[in-house]
Amino acid sequence: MVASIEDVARKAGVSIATVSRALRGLPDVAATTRDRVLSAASELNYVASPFAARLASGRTATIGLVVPFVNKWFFGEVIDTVESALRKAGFDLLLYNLGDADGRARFFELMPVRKRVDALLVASLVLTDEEFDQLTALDRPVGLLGLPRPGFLSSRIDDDASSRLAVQHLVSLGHRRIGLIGGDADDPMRFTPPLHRRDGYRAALADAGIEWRPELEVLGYFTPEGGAAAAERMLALPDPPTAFFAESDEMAYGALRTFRRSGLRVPEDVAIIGFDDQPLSEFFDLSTVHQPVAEQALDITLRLLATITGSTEADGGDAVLETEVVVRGSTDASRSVI
Amino acid sequence: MVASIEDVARKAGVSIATVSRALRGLPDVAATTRDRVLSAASELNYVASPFAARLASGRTATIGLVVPFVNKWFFGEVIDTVESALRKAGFDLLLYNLGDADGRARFFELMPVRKRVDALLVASLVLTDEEFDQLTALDRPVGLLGLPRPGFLSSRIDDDASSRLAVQHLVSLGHRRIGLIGGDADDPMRFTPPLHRRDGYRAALADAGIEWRPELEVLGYFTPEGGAAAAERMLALPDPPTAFFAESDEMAYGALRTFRRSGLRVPEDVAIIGFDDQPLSEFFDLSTVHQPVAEQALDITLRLLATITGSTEADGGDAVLETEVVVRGSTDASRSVI
DNA sequence: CTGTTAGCGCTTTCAA
DNA sequence: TTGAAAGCGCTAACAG
Repeated sequence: MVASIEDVARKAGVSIATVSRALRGLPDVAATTRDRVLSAASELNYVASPFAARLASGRTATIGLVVPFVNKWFFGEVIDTVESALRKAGFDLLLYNLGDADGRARFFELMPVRKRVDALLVASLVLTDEEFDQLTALDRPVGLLGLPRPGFLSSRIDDDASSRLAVQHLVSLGHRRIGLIGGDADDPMRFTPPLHRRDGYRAALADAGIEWRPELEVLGYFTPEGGAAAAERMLALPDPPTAFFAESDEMAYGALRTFRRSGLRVPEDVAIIGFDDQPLSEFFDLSTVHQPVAEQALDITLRLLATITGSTEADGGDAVLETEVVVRGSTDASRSVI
Repeated sequence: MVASIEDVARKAGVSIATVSRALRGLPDVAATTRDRVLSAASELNYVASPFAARLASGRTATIGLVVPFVNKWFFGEVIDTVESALRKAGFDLLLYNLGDADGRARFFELMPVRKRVDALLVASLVLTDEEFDQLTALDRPVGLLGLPRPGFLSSRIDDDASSRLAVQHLVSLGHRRIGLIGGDADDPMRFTPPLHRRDGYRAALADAGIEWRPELEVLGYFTPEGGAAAAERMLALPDPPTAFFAESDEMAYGALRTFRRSGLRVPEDVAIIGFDDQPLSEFFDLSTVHQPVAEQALDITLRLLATITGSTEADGGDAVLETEVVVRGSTDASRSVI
C-alpha cells in the first residue's frame, strides 16, 4: 500500500516528527538525519497526505480563483498564469466559475471556499457591498483583479485612461463621429471593463470638444455577434460614425465583418480600434489597446502568496499596470499588413 | 470564531456523530433531530471542514483535471463543463495545466495528484505507455477525453471518420487537389487530434481515388499564424489546391486571411473546411466539423463520478459521440451568409 | 435512532 | 537536534 509518514520514520530509524521536519526543510535537523529521511521517503515513494497536513497545520496551501467565465480569452490567460504561479509555489488552485447570475448568487450565498483556501483571487467582477462583506467575512486575504478597493490587494489596468487614449487615437486621425460598441454596465454579471471603458470614451469626446450622442453608444455584449449587430445599427444612422471604439477585440471582430459585408474599406471608409490585444487581433490587423493580462495575474498572485506566507514586506495595495495603444491597419492604412 | 461540529452538537443538544449524519443527509436520523441540527448549523453558519472530512473518510471529493493548455477554446469548454458538473455534485476541481513538454514531464514524474483526488480526468493527450503506467499506479479511476484505452473510461469523437467526412464533402463538390493544414503528430505535447484527423484526410483521398501528394500536407501548428503560412505555402505550388481541410478552425481562420490577401474568392477560387465548430466559425462563415465538446466533457465527468460513488452500474468503457459536417459559405456559396 | 470511541496522517508544542 | 504526545475536526464502526 501507499506509504505513510510512519513507514518513512521506521525505515529511517527516526520519529515521525523528525520526518516531518526533514521533509519540509525545517532547520534544526542534522544533515545526516535529513539525508536518511529523504532517501527513505524516496525509496518508499512517499508523499505527505495534503489533507492530514492541512488539518494539522490549519494552512490549506490552496488559493481559490473566482472567474465570471472561463472560456473567454482574458480569463483563459488569467487561469493559465495563476495556475502555473501557484503550482510553482506548491499551492493548489481551486477554480470557481460563476457562469451566470445564478451561479454568482449561489457563490456569494454559500461561500463554498470557506475553510478550504488560504486566500481568494477574484477576477474582473464589479462587486456589491454585500459581496465585499462576504469576502471580508472569510477572514482571508483577498486579491482583486481589475478593480481597487480599500483593504484588498488589487492589480489592474486603468480602463478609463486606456480607453481615452484609444479614442484620442481616432480623434487624432481626424474622426469626429465615433461610435462606441460597449458592454452592458448594468449586466447582472457586471464585470469591470464596461463601466470604465465607457467613461474613457466619453471623456475623450469631451476632451476633443465632440458632442456626445447617445445613439452612438450601442451594446455589443462582448461577443462578435453583438459587435456585428451594434456596428450595423450605427451604420444605418443618417449620419453614421466614421470610426468605432469597441470595448473588446471580440466585438471589434464582429464589427469588421459588418464592414466587409457592407463593402466598406477599412480604414479608408471606416476605422475601428478594439481593446485587449488578443492574439487573433494582430492577425486581423486590428488596432487595439494592449493590456498585460498575464502580468496583472502574476502580480496579484505573487503578492497574495507573499501575504499568506508572511514573507518580507508583503506589498499590499493597488497596482496599476501600463497599457499601450497598438496601431494597426484597422485605423491606419500605412500600418496595414493585410 | 468559526464554528466546529462540536459547537453545532452542543447547540442542537446531540452528539457530534448525529450532527455529522444529519448534515450529510444519512438515513436513520429522526426528522425532528435533523431539523434541530440543521437549524443549529445554519444559525452558527457552520460548514464542515473539508480536510477533516477527507482525512477521516478517505474520500477527497476532488477530481483532478489535466489539460495540455487552458487558453484554447476546446479546453476552455472542457474546463467550464467539468467545473460546473463537479460543483453540482459537491466535488472540487483541481486543475493541472501541463503547458509545455517540461510541464508534462514534471507532472508525470511527480504525479502531484497523488493522495489528493478521487479520480483523474485527462484531456486530449496521446500518452506513452509509461505515462499510462503512472496513471494506473494512482490506483484511482481515470477518465480519458479524446482517446480510448482498455481499462480506462473514455469519451471522444471519431476524429478519423469525421475528418473523412469533411474531406468527402470537398470531394463531393468536385475538388481533386485538396490540401491538408495539419497539426504535428510528433509534437512533444502530442495531443490527440493531429494523428487521426490526418488519417481521415488520407483515407478520404484514397476512397476517392485521389493520389496522395506529400507537398499538400503542411503543418499549421494549430494556430491562425500557422494556418496562414501553411495555406500560403501550398498556394505557391505550381499546381495549388482548390480546397483545404484544416484540422482546426483556428488554422482555417489563418488560411482565410491568406486567401483574402491573395485576392482569392471563397469558395469560388478556393474552398476550405475546418474542424471543431468554434463559435467564431459560424461568424466567419467557415464550413467545419461540429464536435460536441461540452457533451463529451459532461459524459466522461458524470461517468467518472458514477464510478467513484459506486452508483448503479457505472457505465464504463468508451463512448463515441457524433459529429456533423456543417456546411457554410467557405465551401458552398449557396450557404453563404456573408 | 443515537452516543461513544477510535482513528485518519499529519504538525506542533514541550521536554529531553 | 530529536522524540513523545496532544491535537486538528471530522467519519465510521460498534454498542445500546
